[in-house]
Amino acid sequence: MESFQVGEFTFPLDLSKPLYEQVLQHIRHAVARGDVLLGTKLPSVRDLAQQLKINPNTVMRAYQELDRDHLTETRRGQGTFITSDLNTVSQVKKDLAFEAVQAFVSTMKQLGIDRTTAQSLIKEVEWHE
Amino acid sequence: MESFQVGEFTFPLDLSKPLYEQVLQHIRHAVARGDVLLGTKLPSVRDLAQQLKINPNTVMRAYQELDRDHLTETRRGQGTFITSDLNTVSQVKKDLAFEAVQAFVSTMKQLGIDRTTAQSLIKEVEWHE
DNA sequence: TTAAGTGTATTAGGTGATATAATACACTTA
DNA sequence: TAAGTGTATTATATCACCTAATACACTTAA
Repeated sequence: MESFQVGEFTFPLDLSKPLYEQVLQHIRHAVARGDVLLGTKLPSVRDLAQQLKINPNTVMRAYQELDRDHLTETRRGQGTFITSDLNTVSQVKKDLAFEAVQAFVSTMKQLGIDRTTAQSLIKEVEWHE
Repeated sequence: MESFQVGEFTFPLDLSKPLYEQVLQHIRHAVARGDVLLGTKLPSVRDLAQQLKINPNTVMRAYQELDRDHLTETRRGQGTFITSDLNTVSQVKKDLAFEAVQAFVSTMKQLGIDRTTAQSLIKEVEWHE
């Protein structure tokens, strides 16, 4: 699991998942968490690709998906910027959280574990933030 | 999402994930949930393949992985049987649950959501069992 | 006007996971 | 012996992902 420091971002990349998805998810989560100032300019496609030692097309794919979610805004010739709309950010955060909860609950049900037990399982986990 | 009824099992299969993984997971969860009698004989490789309209090799791959987890026991010339060891079953169930909890907590942390909030999100979800 | 830095598009190729197909072999049971 | 099991092998096809190389369009600042 190689890790890359790029500006304020730390990208842990491995081969267990698609690279574009990891880049995408890392930026998305950083924004949702509020770790990035709204309006911030992301590294250029070529720049990030070079630093992560991956292909520019792969970075572009991640950026385009961020754009589709309106989490970023791309200005041709200028770069790709984090949205300045706080509502969008908090909505995305809600969506991601909801998605995760759904997946978790679904698995618990498949295993025949009830809500109360699931809750207590979570209590047993260390939760350093 | 096509669904196949095979004996006591209902297999919902789609193309979003590998077929062998879906077969594997479905049986694993059914056993963990206690839906299947211990010692039960699974459908033969050829039989299940035909009913699910997939290749025998794909079914075999699923069965072999179940064997590796000791959730099933294969007797050459006889078939593949659910283990009769209750301890193994409950251990697998614990492992799967733990895995799911870890994934959930990890995502929540990545999103900057604290334990209390996460717990309350789960409370908001319908939980028919 | 020009040069450098941006995103974007296109075409080509490589790799690995997944699934299929066809066939053969080995074991168990009736 | 025959039918039903798991197992192994080889070949083929497809798809997602990634890379490579190149060209184009736009923006900004020198």
